[in-house]
Amino acid sequence: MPPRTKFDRQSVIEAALEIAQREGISGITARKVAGQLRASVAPIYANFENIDDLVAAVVERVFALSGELVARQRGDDPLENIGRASIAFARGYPVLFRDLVMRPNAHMDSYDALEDQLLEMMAGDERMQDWNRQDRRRLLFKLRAIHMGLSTMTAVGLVPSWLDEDEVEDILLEMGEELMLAASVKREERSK
Amino acid sequence: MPPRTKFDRQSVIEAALEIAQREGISGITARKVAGQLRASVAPIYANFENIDDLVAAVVERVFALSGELVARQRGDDPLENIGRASIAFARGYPVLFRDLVMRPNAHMDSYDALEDQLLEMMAGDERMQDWNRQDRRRLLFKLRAIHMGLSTMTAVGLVPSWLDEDEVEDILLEMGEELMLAASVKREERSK
DNA sequence: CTCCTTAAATAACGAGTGTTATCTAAACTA
DNA sequence: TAGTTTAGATAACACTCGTTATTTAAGGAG
Repeated sequence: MPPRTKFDRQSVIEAALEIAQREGISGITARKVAGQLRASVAPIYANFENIDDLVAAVVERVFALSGELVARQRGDDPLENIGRASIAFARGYPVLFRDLVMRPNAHMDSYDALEDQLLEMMAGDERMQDWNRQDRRRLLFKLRAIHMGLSTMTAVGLVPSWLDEDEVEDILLEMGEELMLAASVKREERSK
Repeated sequence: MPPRTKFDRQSVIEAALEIAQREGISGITARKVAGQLRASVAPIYANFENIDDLVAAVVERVFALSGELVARQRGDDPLENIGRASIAFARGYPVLFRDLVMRPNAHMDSYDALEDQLLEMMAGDERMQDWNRQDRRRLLFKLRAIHMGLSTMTAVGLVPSWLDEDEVEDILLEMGEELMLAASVKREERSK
């Protein structure tokens, strides 16, 4: 029988994730992961085909973390939950946020399906009863831009010192409501 | 006398910039720059102390390009000009935008001085006559978040196909105006 | 106790990195 | 024309990278 296994797939992923959080995805190298594990590179190649394979597993893990952050939100509004989770992710994993969110990647394609769901949901909102689909889509894009902007500024450290961490999320909601308010005012103007 | 100089400081910077536009700042290597120049690595080390020195010069050049983009805007409103230039930069140099803007860097510190100027300018706006400095600062932050969000989405390729390039800039202005509108409506409500 | 299996360690490979000592030859002066 | 200066080319160095052939030794089976 062989000696007992000390390093399984999961422990290698965790070690690589540690490095990715500090140095970014491209900071993952066989020797650095081995060092983090306090082992040689052997356990890495025992559990993964090659380094790209490990990196893919780490990326998958990160998106799972991000998904957990969304699921953990307890608000009624899915849009609000996504926005809050996004900012929380940017705050907790700024390096990974830059590496994965601010970069064209396959996971973003799945947004198209999500967009349809969100548009359906918006159609049910009483404040948007008489809006057409194009109006809702345009608002959704604006909301997305806001949440991307606040998340990015959070990840990059551009949130000014006079703003508390939690206040950033307040501003996210505040801006969303202000856009809704402006839209309804404009509608009234137009129907006059 | 020596043979005539074929590669000056500027030509090396331009070659490195070409590579940075395609592969990002970290794509700049001595041999790749030499290949772009159709030369050896010698001219690089004749003009620069080391590679970091060259990279610093390239970064400086990129921020100069970004500054030119702002200066080229012909609108009355400085905020609008900055926003439009930022989106134009994100569209023209998406890789560099990710490498330099979406990353903590020294150039961002100079924003503090700019912020003061912008707040002064906003104080002159008739629509904000009765606002206090904190109100203006909060609005400025929101406008900045919007412009960061739209620029980021542009650089990352998250602008949906139903939105024209120019329309992104339209939305930038539209959102700014909607925030102003909402703010004035809220003020009226409060003073009632 | 001996032997077998195999997880982990080691060390080497080729490729790519920054950097530099050395060489080549261009383009002037005398 | 011969000599001098020096820009640019070349090739080597030490390093890191991914990857793998080989070795070591743990931990049970007989």
